[in-house]
Amino acid sequence: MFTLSEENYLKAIYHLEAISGKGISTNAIAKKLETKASSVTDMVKKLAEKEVLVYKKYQGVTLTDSGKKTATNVIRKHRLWEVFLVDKLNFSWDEVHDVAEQLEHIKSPKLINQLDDFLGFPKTDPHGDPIPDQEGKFHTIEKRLLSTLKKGEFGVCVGVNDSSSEFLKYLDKYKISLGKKIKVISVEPFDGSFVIQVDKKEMTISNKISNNIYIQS
Amino acid sequence: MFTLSEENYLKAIYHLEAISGKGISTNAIAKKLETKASSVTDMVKKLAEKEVLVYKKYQGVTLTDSGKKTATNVIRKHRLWEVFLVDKLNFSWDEVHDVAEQLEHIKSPKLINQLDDFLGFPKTDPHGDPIPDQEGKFHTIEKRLLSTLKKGEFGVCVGVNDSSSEFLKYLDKYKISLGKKIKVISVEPFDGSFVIQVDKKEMTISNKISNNIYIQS
DNA sequence: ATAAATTTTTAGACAAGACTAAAAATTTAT
DNA sequence: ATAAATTTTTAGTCTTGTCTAAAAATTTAT
Repeated sequence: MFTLSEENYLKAIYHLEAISGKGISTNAIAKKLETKASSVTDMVKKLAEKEVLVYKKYQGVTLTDSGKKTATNVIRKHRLWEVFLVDKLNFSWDEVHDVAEQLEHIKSPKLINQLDDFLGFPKTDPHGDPIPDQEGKFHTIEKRLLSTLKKGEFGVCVGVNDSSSEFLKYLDKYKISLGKKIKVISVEPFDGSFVIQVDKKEMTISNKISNNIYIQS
Repeated sequence: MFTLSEENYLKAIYHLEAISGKGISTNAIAKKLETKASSVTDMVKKLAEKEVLVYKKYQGVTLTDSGKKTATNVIRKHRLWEVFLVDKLNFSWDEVHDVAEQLEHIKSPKLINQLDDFLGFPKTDPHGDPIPDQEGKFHTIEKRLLSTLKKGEFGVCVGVNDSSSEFLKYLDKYKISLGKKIKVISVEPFDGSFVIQVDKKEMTISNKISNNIYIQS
């Protein structure tokens, strides 16, 4: 069994591996967890003892299969709780993160499976991120960034890349939410901004915004 | 804000005060929390600093209003989660305690109020214990042992402490069942036995019996 | 290739919360 | 009232997870 801290380390390393692929540096982990590299070294040694990751001095860490399974299990819990908060308790999608961050550490296999059932076995969380199954397998979705669309193409919003509350509030303000159909009217070559159509209304979004919205065609 | 440990101490002391009334000894707390009296002394000093309880060496502790409020808030959360587990996730009433013990420490005022709403503002948990409001007020009277009643007082039988078949047969024999009104006619100081009135008939019960019947006034 | 800058690890310390063993205070028994 | 038993506190230690400061290894720049 893992402590709250250990679970957070495993989750952070899992997310970092998903991006960079290579061995994850103690510094990268420290930044992600807002702690110090020296603390990371200590924890990483402990986790290596437990065989959830491989650690070689000065060369970063890599999760073992056992470590990945533990990490995806925490992610599964986090995302299921997010669905619960939004679907059942009327939280908005920018309010759920901190609470889910606590709930993901509750230990009870029965609880999480019953919750999954109660929620109707959702495939994605309120941000469009996929929910892994008990084995840690992701039902992969071919989502793309809105910015990859060309003039005249369209897609359905299925998630976001940045889940900061500022960004989510921006989306709320402009009524862009999961399931909304987004059509690209034109792309400005100079700054990469997009003119898009949502709910029959046209609006302009910056390149940065288009790089943080996932769509599926 | 309180740590998980601090919350557990406050909750334990609250429950002990509800029974004994007087200042609670470190030993009693230690037994309840399955820890050592020396650990309790340490924690109690810390909690006294935070002004949630009053502590005088060798004389036990008493919760302040602030301490009581914190304790009842944890109890509120515990009982609401129990209702959730039984009503929504199909747990049976004897499976919920350990999970609720974890969930009660989740910090989010919004979460607990939305949950209360979602559950339809239940008044009691699956064991029949009352759920306090945000202010820590109990709207129903908490169940007490019959032995806590004084001469002339009365209550309605709402449960048992011992559910052995011997005890339940005893109750059957003397026609004491859930919902029966029990009035205390007198208490014998020598052995703590009670003369009670049930269905207009008087009878004598031992102290042991009176310690295993729950009543509510 | 060597110096400078950066990253990572080690060493030592600290806070929270618990424990053991022993001392001090209190209660019970003779 | 004094001794014995019990309860409570103190003192010192341990573990977990963190930190700072300094040393060691690695990478970058001249």
